[in-house]
Amino acid sequence: MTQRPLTIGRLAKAAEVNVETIRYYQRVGLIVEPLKSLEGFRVYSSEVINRIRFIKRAQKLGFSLQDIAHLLESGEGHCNDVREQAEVKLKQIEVQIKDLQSIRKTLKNLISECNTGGESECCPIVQSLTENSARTSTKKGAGANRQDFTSATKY
Amino acid sequence: MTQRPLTIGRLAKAAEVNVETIRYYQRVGLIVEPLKSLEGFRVYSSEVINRIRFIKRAQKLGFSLQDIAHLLESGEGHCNDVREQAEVKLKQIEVQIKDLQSIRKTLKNLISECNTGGESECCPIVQSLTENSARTSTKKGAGANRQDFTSATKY
DNA sequence: GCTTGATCTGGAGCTGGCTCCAGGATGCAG
DNA sequence: CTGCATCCTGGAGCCAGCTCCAGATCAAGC
Repeated sequence: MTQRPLTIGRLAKAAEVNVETIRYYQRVGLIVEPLKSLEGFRVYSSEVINRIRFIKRAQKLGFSLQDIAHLLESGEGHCNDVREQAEVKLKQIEVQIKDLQSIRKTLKNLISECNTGGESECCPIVQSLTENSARTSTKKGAGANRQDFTSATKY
Repeated sequence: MTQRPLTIGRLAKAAEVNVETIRYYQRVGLIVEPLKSLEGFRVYSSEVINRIRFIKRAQKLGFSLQDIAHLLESGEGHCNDVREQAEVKLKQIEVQIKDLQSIRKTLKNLISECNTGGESECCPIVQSLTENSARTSTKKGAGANRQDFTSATKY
């Protein structure tokens, strides 16, 4: 059976991405542009399928396309480089988790205040957001996570 | 002491944001454009300072500007609406935390495989990202196949 | 009076990761 | 042969949330 040439459309289907995504990856250098057929169509090696899948999986782990470009470079070099990048990413993820946990705590406190606040016309959430010093809780020990909390935001 | 009019620059300082941010908030309707002085300068009410701080604090809790527009509307209405929005956001945050925790787990496993993998030329992280079925955790099978490795990194 | 700095309008540019479009050439099925 | 799908190039648009710019006007300090 003669295989049909792996054109961009078929590649896209095989790798489960949009054709435009492939073109985009070419533009930014994540995929090398292949030779063209006589008719001017790009014909891909089937290994590109794996490369695209690699990219997509790495994205799911929180790597940016730039990160991934480095990963792919390192992949040709030594394991240590890759592991190092993974460790950096792991640390970033852990910071994100902490920030979000702190946000969650604040939101929970605000919501519970709201529930217990009776029928006051003055919403404790709105109040808290308006006040000069943001409180994270009315229960004691609220100040502890204030720093993590601010680190969640980029001005 | 006669107060100088609260122009956009002084407002920006007071609220600790960029002048352009205020203009932007006006453009998208988060801040109502105030009347202008005879010279054509906008003069703000000091309450706008609180409004901007509100916005900034809500952003730190993960609300988008659109969310915040709703919050500000609701704030003028009833507490229940605000609490509901906070609860929705809380759920979103919790999903994000779970996702990140799962990513963290995967990364940790990959890194530890890498550490125990000895001096294999074949990086288990790269392999794992290349394989057809993404594994999220496993200790065995970190050895095999050089083909996947090259197929992701070559093209 | 001159200089510096703040303000105005409006529009463009930035980041990341796509996604879409126009207009033309080609491949394939009926 | 016709018609539609697919391909090409190149450039624009989209999201959010700003940020910056040009060129004009105006205010405040020395």
